[in-house]
Amino acid sequence: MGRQPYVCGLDAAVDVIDGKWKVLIIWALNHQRCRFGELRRLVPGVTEKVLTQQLRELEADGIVHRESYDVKPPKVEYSLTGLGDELNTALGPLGAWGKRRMAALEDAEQG
Amino acid sequence: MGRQPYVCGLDAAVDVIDGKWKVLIIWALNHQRCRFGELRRLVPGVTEKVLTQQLRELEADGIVHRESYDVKPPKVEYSLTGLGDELNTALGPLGAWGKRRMAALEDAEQG
DNA sequence: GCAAGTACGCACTAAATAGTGCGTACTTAC
DNA sequence: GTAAGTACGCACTATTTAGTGCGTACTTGC
Repeated sequence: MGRQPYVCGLDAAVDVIDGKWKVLIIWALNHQRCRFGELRRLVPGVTEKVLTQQLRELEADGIVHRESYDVKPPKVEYSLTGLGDELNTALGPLGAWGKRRMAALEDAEQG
Repeated sequence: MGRQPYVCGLDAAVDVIDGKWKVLIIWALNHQRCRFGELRRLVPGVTEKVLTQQLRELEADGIVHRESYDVKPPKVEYSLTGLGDELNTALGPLGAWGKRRMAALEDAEQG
């Protein structure tokens, strides 16, 4: 959001990812389409305001899709778009690297 | 830096990447080892203070190596560590995704 | 001897981002 | 009828992060 022009592709990708909870949101949505409340439970620690905010930004960037059903207790479902899926795939290796780092940190702590 | 405990690997990775200029720094160091001044020129827009800061954090996270030579006009060289190299590789797909996004954005602008 | 380059540090300010607390209109469960 | 859940919005504050401006100790080039 708004850091254009980008110096390189990484720059453009990080811009979309940027936000304290966005990768967690994307990760959660990879497994299943979710309602707002579910998402809040899947991303421990977010406040409702910030979750809404980040979802709006991800929506504007074409990463998530928002489907609103006009029923009496409101119902909204969030899911990844095609672009979002691709992003998730591109994040795979990064996640694997992070896992190795986590393991290394734990070893260092206990060792 | 400091957001532990992590929910998943992605979380742990993003923590290291997080900072307005870090991916650009890592990207610059991928091509060559650099002196402080070179890095400043390669990362257009950073101030010296912030560049120093982010380099220190990347160093603490084991991503970059700092080699200081004790000569009269000071000389310091920064390079990626093995971990840093791996991170860079893991960032490859993300960069590719971002490039596609950049292209799409340009098309939309001109189209 | 004066400016510029070397690689920063420090005190302070500005900007960006996230969090708090409360309100909505309605429904189901107890 | 009271609490809890649905999916937010709004005004405000706090926290985090980045930027500004200046100083250092020394050397080379003009």
